[in-house]
Amino acid sequence: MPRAATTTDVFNAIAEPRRREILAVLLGGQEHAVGDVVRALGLPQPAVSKHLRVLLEVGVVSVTRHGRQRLYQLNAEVLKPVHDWVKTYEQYWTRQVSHIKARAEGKMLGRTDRSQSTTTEEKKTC
Amino acid sequence: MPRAATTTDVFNAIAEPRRREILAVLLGGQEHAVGDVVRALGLPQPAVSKHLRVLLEVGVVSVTRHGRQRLYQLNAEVLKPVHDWVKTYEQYWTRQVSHIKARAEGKMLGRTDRSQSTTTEEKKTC
DNA sequence: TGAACATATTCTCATATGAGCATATGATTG
DNA sequence: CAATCATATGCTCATATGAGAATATGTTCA
Repeated sequence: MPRAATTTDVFNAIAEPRRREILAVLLGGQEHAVGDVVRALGLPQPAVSKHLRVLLEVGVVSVTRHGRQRLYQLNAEVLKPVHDWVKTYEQYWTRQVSHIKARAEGKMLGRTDRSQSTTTEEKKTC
Repeated sequence: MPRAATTTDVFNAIAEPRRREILAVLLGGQEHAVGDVVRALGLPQPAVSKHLRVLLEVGVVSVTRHGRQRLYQLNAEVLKPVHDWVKTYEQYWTRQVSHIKARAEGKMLGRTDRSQSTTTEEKKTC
C-alpha cells in the first residue's frame, strides 16, 4: 500500500509545507479569494487551487461562492486533533524533562555510546 | 516532484498513523526495545523497524544499543515545531472564536501577515 | 564454532502524489 | 453573443512510499 492519501486526515494534509503556507494566509478568519492566496504566495494558480481542494476535503477550510470568485475561509477546529495529539507530548520537552524521565526510568543503564545515527542532517520545519 | 519524503520533517513523519502509534508506545520517556513495540502493536517486526528508522532520521526518537537489542526512546522536543505551529490556530476554535475573529477583522483589513506568536501565552495543563 | 535470538535491510509492487502545462467550467460585462 | 476574468480540472512524469516476504547483520550463549 502506498502512502495514505493527503486527504485521509488532517495530519496528512498539513504535512505539505505549501498547504501550511496557505493556511497561514487564511489565518485571521477572513475570507480570501484564491487570487489573494496566489498573489500572497506567488504560486501558480492551479497549484493553489489543488492545495485548497485537499484542505477543503479534509475540512480545514470552507468555501463560499461570491460572484466569479470563491472565498475560502479557515475552519480551524479541524486542527484540534493535531493539537490534542501533540499536547500529550508537550510535558516531555518542557522543563524538568530530564527529571521526569529520570524518575520514570528509575535507573541508569550503563551503555556504550555509539551514536551511529545514520544521517545527521538537519531537517527544517516549515 | 512527488510528495516530500517522510523523513523531510516532523510533519511528514507523523502523518503516518502507525508512526504515531509507535510514538504512543514510547511515551513515558522509557526506553523500549523494538520487540516491545512489535508486541505492543502487533505489527510485523520489519514494519516497526522501518517506521522507527523514519522517526530516527527525523530525530523524534533516539536509539541505543543494549546487547542484541536496540532501545528506542522518545525525543519529544522535536515535536515542538508541530505544537508551535498548531498553537497559532488554537484561538480560532476555542470559545469566543467569533468574538476574537471579529476583533481581529476589525483591526486589520486587508493584509494577512504571518505570524508571530499570540502575545497572550496561556499555560494551562491539559 | 554454531544455533538461537533481535533487529535491520533489500526487493517487488500498487498507488498517490506535486509540479508544470493546457484546457475546461462559470460568472460578469460590453 | 463574445470577450474577459476567476477557478477548477485534466494530463504526463518522476518519485517516494508502505506492505509483504525473504534475507542479511549482529549479538549472546551452549
